[in-house]
Amino acid sequence: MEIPKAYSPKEAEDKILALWRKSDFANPDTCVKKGVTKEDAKPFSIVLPPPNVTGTLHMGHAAMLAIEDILIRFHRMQGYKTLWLPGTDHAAIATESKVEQTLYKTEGKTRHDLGRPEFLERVEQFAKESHDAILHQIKKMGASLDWSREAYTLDEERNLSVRTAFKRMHEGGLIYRGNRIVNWDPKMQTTVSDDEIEWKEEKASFYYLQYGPFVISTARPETKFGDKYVVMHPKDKRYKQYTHGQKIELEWITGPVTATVIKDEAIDMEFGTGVMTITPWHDTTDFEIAERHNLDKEQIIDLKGKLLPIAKEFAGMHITKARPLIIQKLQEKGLVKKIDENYVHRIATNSRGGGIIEPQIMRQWFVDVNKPFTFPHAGFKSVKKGELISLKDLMARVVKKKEIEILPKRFEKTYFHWIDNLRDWCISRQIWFGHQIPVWYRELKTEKKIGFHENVVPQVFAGKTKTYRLRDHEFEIGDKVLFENSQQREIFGGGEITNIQITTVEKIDLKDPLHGTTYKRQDELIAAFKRHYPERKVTSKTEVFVYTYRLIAGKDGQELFVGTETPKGERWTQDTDTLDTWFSSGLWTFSTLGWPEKTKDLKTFHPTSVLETGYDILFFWIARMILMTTYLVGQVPFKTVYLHGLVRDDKGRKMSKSLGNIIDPLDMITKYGADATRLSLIIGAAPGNDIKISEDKVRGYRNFVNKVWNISRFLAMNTQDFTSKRKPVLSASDKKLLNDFSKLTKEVTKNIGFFRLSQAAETLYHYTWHTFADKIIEESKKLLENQKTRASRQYVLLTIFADLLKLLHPFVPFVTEELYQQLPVKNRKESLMIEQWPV
RNA sequence: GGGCUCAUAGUUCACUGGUAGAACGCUUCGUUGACAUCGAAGAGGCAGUAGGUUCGAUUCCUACUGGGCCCACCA
Repeated sequence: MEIPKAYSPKEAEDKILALWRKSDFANPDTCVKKGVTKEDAKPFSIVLPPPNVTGTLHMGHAAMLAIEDILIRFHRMQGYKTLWLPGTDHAAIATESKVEQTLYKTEGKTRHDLGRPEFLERVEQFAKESHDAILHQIKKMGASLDWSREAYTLDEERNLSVRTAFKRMHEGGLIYRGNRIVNWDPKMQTTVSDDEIEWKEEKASFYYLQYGPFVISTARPETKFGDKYVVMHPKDKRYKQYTHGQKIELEWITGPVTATVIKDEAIDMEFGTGVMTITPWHDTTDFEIAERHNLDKEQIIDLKGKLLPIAKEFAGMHITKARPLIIQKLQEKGLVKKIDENYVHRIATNSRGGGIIEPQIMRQWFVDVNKPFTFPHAGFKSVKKGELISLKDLMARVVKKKEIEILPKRFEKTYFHWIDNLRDWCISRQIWFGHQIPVWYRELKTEKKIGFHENVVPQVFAGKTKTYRLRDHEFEIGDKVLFENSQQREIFGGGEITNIQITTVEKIDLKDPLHGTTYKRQDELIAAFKRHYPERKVTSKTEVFVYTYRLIAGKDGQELFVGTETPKGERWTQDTDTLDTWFSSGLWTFSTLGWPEKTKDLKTFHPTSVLETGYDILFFWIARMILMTTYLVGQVPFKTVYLHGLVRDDKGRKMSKSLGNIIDPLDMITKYGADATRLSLIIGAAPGNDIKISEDKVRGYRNFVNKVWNISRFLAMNTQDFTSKRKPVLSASDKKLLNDFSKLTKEVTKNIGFFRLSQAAETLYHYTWHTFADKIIEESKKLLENQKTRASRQYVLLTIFADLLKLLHPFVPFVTEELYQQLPVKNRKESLMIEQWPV
């Protein structure tokens, strides 16, 4: 048979893809069934970071697919029970935003014009088409994923996982509904998480305003209407004549106000005049100051960005329009002291295609990351069952104790730093596309009390009187106490508690939630308590009470139900909000394996072996997976995190439409083949470092692939007469070649094992081209002419090449498979991908 | 403001406590039977600057300079 002079990836790749699809060795069950993998083989599993259904495959995806496929093929060939599980992400806010934009452009309609059901239908339609396109692209890369297990964050099974997760975290008191300051996007009309905010710098005017005896400064005068607190640092000598709580009458934007002096250490004395007024409703720092001092909070701007009646004559105006008018008025009143025109203002924008963020205090659902809870799972290395720990500490601990290894190591620092700054995670969104929050409400018709939520929380009260104080509230044992929502949260760490029953320790089971131990005596409990709350003063006279609290009804006289299915009974309506897309992504390693069912897959493949992704989603995704998985499953989601860099153009710039420097992986595959595309993303890429890529680079590796092809061609032409029946007597130099190759094998194996894929690929590249082709084959030309040395040399060439194909296979699966199928080896298997890795 | 990271050949990047490596590019020559998607030979680096540790530093440490990235509530 005539072998073409050059390798043609186009023809070969489709043929090989068909072969792989048919043989189905990406499915570990098939491998076991066909005797490729032992039933009790060690598992090796990776879940594919699910690409967004909105997108098309870009070079970043291609790099991810190449890296993971190498790891997967390598382990499969080594005999592991190997699973690489594919799926896609609905990417709630990004997808919805995209569809909304298209809808507006083509039909001039908003989602509200269509209504929820019809709008969602459109989104699903779009997602479906996009999904098919991206799947096609993934397959083209040669990714040996097990498509029989494909998952989608929004399919029925994942939906159940999400609802179950929500329910369990709520039961555990780690999900609560509360009024807190959140990032509100007035354009998309939804909240946005802290991590999805993109800060942009903008030149703005900076105003110095006379506020009674003080000069305050602001870039946002439109928020200043409600300012009735003036804050300064307690140690600021310039203002020592003012005392905390002092009232000052002054003239302000729309008339006289009474200002109250507040001393707080959050103030930077160096900045401006060292005095500021606060707007707790629309600024995070201000909110926290107000919380500390129990100050009033007042909304100034509505959810559409318009001023509320508090702004008097400016009410109803959009803030951007009102700003110059407010300044004009202040100028007329002589309250503007100075305007700095060169101020650089940092504005928060919604990175998922939304508008400028306006902080608002809103009632939303949150994950409580600080509340200590009793760890419910046994068999976990770094946390004991019954141990009291917060989600935040849990996340830090599993990495600190090396249950999860992050590569490259430097990202561990970044990870810890992020955790230190972590606040409660707002998980509710007001968009429509996503998992609707599994909470149902209904009005209470009677005062019927419904048990909903029980928990046990230890609390220390000093003193012996029968009345106890909690914050500003007094109550006695057995009292039913109604708390303001924002206050009780700190004490109980979540939930919507309207009714509290206090019981002394003697009256209930003395189960110490600190350690899950039951204490018979109060002093034992106190001792345990002291260990966990060293900052609280506990003396021998302190009484420790454990009280139970029970939610009788939701706050607004509503009954509330949290569960995986619509509750029985009438008049229930489901919460209209949807969950942050990362909530479902956080479950990905186990929701894809069938959780909450106790499936065989879950048992076999979880924790997964490696999580491989770009470092840009360390916080969004990896951190959240660790949070959700440790709590819900009691396992780490993965043992190793391998982070690759971002793919950039040859000048190191991000690829973007506006720069016109996007290299489409599919184009590269069409032009140079998938193998070359893969290699170009592997070689020269150190873990965690950005990868620069250019068409030239891909072209270079196409040449390499062709080189491999021609080596095989040479062998085919020169070994036709070789009979593999008997091993010939080998010359010393031939033995040495085999020995050298064995060293190479060890080196490559070691490097892949340590995730040094670039190193492994380079070594192979170099050996294949400059040793095997340039040296060994060149010298073989003579040896093959000599009948004395011919057989030995043929044997050596074929033996090395057969194994070389195996070593190369994870990196360049197509050409190696194609050549393997042509190779005259004995016992050829159905596919190279199930050949045994050389040792 | 805090943190991380990079600086090595024209370019992109590795390895390494012992007087520097690869790929691409470049130069010259060669090659019509494995491959021009090729081969051989070659040019090209005071390893950002200044110190320190060391018998010895490109490698370890410190400072500086200049890039890049991430985080942060300076109103």
